Amino acid sequence: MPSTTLSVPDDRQRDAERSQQAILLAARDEFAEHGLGGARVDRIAQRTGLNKRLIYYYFDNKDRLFQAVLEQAYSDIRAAEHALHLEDLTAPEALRRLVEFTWNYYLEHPEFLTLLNSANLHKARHLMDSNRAQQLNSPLIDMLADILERGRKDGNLRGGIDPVQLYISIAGMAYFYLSNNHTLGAIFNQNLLSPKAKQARLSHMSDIILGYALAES
Amino acid sequence: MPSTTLSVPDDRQRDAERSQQAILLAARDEFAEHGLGGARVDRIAQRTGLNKRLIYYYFDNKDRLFQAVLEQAYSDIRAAEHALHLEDLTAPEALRRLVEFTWNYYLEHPEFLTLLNSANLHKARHLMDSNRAQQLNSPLIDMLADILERGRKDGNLRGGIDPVQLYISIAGMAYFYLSNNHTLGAIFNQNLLSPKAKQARLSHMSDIILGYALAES
Amino acid sequence: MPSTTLSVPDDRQRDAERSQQAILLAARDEFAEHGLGGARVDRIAQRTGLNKRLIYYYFDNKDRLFQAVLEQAYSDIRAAEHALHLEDLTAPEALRRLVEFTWNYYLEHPEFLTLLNSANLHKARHLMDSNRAQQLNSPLIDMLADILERGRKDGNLRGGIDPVQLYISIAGMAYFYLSNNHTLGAIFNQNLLSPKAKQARLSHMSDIILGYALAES
Amino acid sequence: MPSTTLSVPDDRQRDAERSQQAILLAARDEFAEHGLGGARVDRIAQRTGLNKRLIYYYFDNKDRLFQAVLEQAYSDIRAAEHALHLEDLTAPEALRRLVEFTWNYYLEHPEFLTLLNSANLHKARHLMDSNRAQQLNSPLIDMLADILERGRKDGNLRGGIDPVQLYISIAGMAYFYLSNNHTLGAIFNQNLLSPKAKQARLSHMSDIILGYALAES
DNA sequence: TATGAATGAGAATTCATTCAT
DNA sequence: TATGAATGAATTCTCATTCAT
Repeated sequence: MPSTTLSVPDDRQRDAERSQQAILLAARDEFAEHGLGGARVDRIAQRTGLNKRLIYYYFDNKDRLFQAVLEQAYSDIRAAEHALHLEDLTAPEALRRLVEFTWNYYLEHPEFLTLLNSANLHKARHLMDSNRAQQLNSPLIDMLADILERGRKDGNLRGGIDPVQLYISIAGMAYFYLSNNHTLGAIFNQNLLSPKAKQARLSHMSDIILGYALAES
Repeated sequence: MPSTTLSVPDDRQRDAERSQQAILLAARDEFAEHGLGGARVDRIAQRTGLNKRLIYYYFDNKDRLFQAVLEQAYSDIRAAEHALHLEDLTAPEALRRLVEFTWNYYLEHPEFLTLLNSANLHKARHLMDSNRAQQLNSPLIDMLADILERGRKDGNLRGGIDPVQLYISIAGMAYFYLSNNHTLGAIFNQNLLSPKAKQARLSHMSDIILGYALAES
Repeated sequence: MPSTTLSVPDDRQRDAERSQQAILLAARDEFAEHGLGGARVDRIAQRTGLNKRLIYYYFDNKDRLFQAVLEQAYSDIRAAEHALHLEDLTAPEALRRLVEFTWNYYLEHPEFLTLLNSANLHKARHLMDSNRAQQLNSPLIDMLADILERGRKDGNLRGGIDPVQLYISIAGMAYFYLSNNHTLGAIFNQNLLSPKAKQARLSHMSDIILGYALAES
Repeated sequence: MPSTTLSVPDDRQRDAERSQQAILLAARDEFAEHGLGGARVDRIAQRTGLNKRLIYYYFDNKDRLFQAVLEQAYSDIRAAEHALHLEDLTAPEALRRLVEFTWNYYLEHPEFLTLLNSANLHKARHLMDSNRAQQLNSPLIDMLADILERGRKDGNLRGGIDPVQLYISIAGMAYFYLSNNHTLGAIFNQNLLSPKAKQARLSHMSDIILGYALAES
C-alpha cells in the first residue's frame, strides 16, 4: 500500500501538474497584457481551455494567482541569472555580459516588465505575502559585487562602486526603454524596436556602464 | 465702471472650470493609485464630492477621462521643463541640473510614474488618440541636443552623444528606482526612500551621466 | 398700456410659439423613430438646437410631451380628412378616393404609424388623458356612413355595410403593409416600397374594397 | 438495466434548458408589454425568479435576447400554420379557414402583435441579424398560392389573385383591429373586444375576403 | 424666455466567486 | 480532477429631471 506515489506520479497527478502549469502560463499572459485590475478570470480560463472553476481549485483567488505568477516570473529570471557564469570572464567582460544579459532578458520577456509594473502598482504586496521569498533574492547582486571587487583588485575597474546602485542603473536603462516604449515612441515619433534601434540602445548602455566602471588609465 | 467683465469670468464659468479641475485631480490620483483597470469612477466622484454623473457630463467615459489626465500630466511636466533655463549654465552644469531636475520631478510627482506605466500597459493608445499631441513633445530633447553641442564646442563634453539615448538613460535610472521601489525594496530588504538613500541615488546618477559625458582631460 | 397683446403678438410671444413648434416637431420625429421608451429628451433638445430645460418649461415631462405630439398628429390627419370633400363625388368614386387618401396619407406620414403603435403599446393612456379628445373623433366615419347610405340609395353600393368595420379594414390593409414593411420585406425578401410595389398595393386594396362594396349588377 | 441515459437528459441539461425557456418566456412578455426600449432586464429576471446574471450568461445582451424572443415567436406561429392542413378543404373553405386562423391566432397571441411592432420600429434589424432566418419564411404563402390555383382550376375562385397581397390584406385587417384596439376604442368610444364585437369583426373579414376571391357566378 | 450645471435613481452589463454534481 | 450552472455585489454608464441664474 505504500508509496511509490511520490517518485512515480500517476496520470492524474501528471494532469494536475499540467493543468496548473497551463493556468499559470495563461494567467501570466493575461496579467501582463491587462494588469491585475484589467485581467479577467474568464479570459484566463478561455486561454487554457480549462474550466474556470479549476483556477479557484488550484489558486484560491485572483490575487493568489497573481502572486503565483509573480513567483514563477522571479523564479524564471533567477534561473537565467544562475546560468550566466560570469566568474569565468574578466571583470570588464563580465560587466559587459551582464548588461547584455539584462537587455536581452527584458527584450525576450516583455511580460516580465509589465508584471513587475503591476506588482509595484500594488506596492509589492503580493511579493511580501509570498513565502517563496527566497527566490526573490537575486544572486546577481553578489555576483556583481564579486566582479567589482575582482576588477578593483586587478586594476581594470575603478573602486568604490556600489553594486546595488549599478545594478539598478543597468536594469533601469533597459527597463525604461522597453517598458515605456509605447509612450516614448509616440513622443519621439520613431520605432524604438527596430533591429537597428535595439542594437543602438545596447551599445549606448554598454558605453555608459563601462565608461563609468572602467579604471582610468 | 464697466468692463472688467472680460477678465472676471462669471460664477457659472468658474464653477464649470472648477468642477472639471476637481475631477481631473481626483481622477489623476485614483488612476495613479489603482491603474486604469483598477480605478473606480465611483471613488473618483467621492474624492471630488461631486456627482458621478458630472464626470460623464464633462469627460464622456472612463477612457477619455484617463486620456485627459494623461494630457494634463504631460502638460504639467512640460511646463516644469520650460522653466528650467539650462541655457544660462555651462554644458556640464546644465547636464547635472537636468539629472537633478528629472530625479526631483519624479520624486515629487510619483503619480506621474504610475500614470505612464498605465499608459504603456495600454500601448499608449490614449496618447495616440489625443489631439493635444503637441504637448507630448518634450523640449528637453532639443535643449539637451543644444547642451551637448555647446559642450562639444567648448571642449568640456565629449562629442557623438545621442541626446535621445542620453535622455532615456537619465530618465530610466531615476524612473526604475522610484517606480519599482516596492519590489526592489522587497528584494534588497532595504528602504530606498530614506533621505540618505535618495541622496545616494542622485549622486550615483550624476556620477554615471557626467562620467560618461565629460570630455577626457 | 393695454391689450393689443392678444391680437398682435410681440416678438417674445412669437419666439415662444416658434420654440414650442420646434420642440413638437423634433419630439414627433424622435418618438416616431425610437418609440416612447427609446426616445431621449436630450436628443429632442439637440434636434431643436434649444436647451433641454425649455422642453420641461413648455411640456412638463416626457409623457406630456408625447401626449402633445399625439394630439398634434391627430389634429393633422383630421385636417387632411376635412379637406377631402367626398360629398362631391358619386359613392363608388368617393370610396375609391377614400382608399387612395388613406394609403397616401400613411405613405407620406410614416411617423404617424409608429406614433400610433407607441400609443397603443401604452394602451392609449396618453389619448385618454388628453382633454383635446374631440380632435380624435374622425369625421371620416360619418362621411363614410353618408357615402354608404348614399350609394345604397343610388343603387350603386350594396346595403348593410358597417362603416366602422369598413374603415378599419381600409386602414388596416394600408397600415399593416407600411408599418410592418420591414419584417414583411425580410420574410418575402422583396422591396415593398418600390414604386411598382406601392402601385400594386393600392390597386389591390381598391379592388378588394370596391369588389366588396359595389352592388352586384 | 442500463442505457435509457440517452433519452433521459440529466438534471444539469434539463435545468439549463428550463432556465433558458423561462427567460425566453418572461422576456417575451416583458418586451410585448413595454417594447424593446421600455423593457427592463431586471423585471425579466424577477419574472423568472432567476438571477439577472443568468440572462447575460445565456443571451449576451438585451438585443440578442429580443432577437431570441422574436425567433421563438416566429417559430411558434410557423408551427401553428403547419398544423392547418388546408389542403383537405375546398378552396373557398380553405380561404375562410385561413381568415379564421389568422384572426384567432392574433387574438390568442396578443404579444405577437406588439413584438412585431417593436421589431418593425427597429427596422427588422433583429430578424436580419438572425441566422435562424429560415423560420421566418411562412409556408402560408405557398399554401395560399396552392389554394388560389386550386380554386381557379375548380372554377370556384376567381383567377389573377396575388397570394402575397391577399395574405397581407387578411393579416392587416385582423392585425390593425387588434393591435390598435386601444386607440380605436378611444376614438369610437366602444369596446372592440366584447365577444359580440369580435364575432362581428371575423364575419366582416370573411365577407370581404371571400367576396373578393369567390368566382362570380 | 432661455441656459449651462448638476443630480438621484436607475439600467445594462461585468466580474469574481460558489454550487452541485 | 473536472465542469456547466448559478449568483451577489459591483461597475460603468444613462436618463429624466431640477437648480441657479
